[in-house]
Amino acid sequence: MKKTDGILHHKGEAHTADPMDRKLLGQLVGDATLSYAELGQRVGLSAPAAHERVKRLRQRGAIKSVSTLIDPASVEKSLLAFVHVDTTGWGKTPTLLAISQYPEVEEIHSVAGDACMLLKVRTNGTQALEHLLAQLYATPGVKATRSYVVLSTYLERPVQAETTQEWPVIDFTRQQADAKNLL
Amino acid sequence: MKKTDGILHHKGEAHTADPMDRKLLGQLVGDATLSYAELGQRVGLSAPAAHERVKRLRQRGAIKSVSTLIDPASVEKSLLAFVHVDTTGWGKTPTLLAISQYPEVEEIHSVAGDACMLLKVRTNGTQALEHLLAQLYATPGVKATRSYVVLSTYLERPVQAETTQEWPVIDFTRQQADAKNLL
DNA sequence: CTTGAAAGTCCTCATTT
DNA sequence: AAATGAGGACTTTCAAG
Repeated sequence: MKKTDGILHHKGEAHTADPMDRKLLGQLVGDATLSYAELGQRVGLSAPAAHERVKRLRQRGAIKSVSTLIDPASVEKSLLAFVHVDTTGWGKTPTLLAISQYPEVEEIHSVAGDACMLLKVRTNGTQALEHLLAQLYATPGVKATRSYVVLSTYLERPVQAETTQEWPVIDFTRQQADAKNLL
Repeated sequence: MKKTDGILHHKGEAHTADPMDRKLLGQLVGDATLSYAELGQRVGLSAPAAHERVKRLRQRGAIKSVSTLIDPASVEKSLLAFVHVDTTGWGKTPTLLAISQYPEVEEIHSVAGDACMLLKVRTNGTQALEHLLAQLYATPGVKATRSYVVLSTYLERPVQAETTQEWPVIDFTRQQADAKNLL
């Protein structure tokens, strides 16, 4: 091993992708069917080089899976809802996690705020949602739920590789000046 | 054009996938890198037959895209949050939709309930979230926001092809009987 | 990391049931 | 609508610079 050739010299810390890796990930998130030839061309790399980097990204776990994104309507899941779940005690309840068995449940998070758990569920109509809620209420420790039914979705996409680098710098000095002027 | 080769002969109605299509979609959601040979084998079809059906699923729009799912940590998006946005008037505000420009914003829905809009955002830390919220507040018509910061994620997956067929039948008769016994 | 080439696999077509 | 079999295109992957 002559040079530092870049695999886990950083003692177990979570690897963050370098700029070239991000370009690769960005392309692959947009279209995972790209050949390594075209992928490499888009980011300015040869096919073997692109392949090598992608292979490493897979090994590191940066690439979790390659999935087909389907239209919910085609599988009769017209109703999308976010469900806030209040639990007694601490929501570590493994019983609650059992609802991940239902393919209608897409996300389960524990959140800070006035809800303990947050679920994203997609069902075939309101009746199926009701049954899901019934399951929740039947779960020990579930105190209450609040459902937010989605009327229309304007954007829904997987985790993007891009990051906003330069957030607008808020000029507090100026704002304070403005505030003084308002007094 | 000899035969009906399958583009929109069904007058615009929303196609729902038949059982075989659902099996195909189920496999492809789990792993989009399957060859048609293996895909067909898993669902009990030959490779060309599988290909034919998948091609039709693409044409119908049942398959929206094939995407690489990446680990948020690898691209420095450690913070996940759901943001409820209250808007004055009706939240049709195209101005609000402009925030879809930020790759940190993954979902935008209009919802029923006490929030008008619901956002799913994934940022690099709290400061980036703050900047995003600042953008929201700078948007005309945005009255208030409530953020639910995710502490840990137990489940997060794309739209599943499977549907729970037989929801537990709630025996209200029995429950009413039980209720009477409790009186 | 790039170029070039070989090996392997997959897609796709036509034919048949 | 689906299965079989063969042709051809493509990709992956190795080697060398």
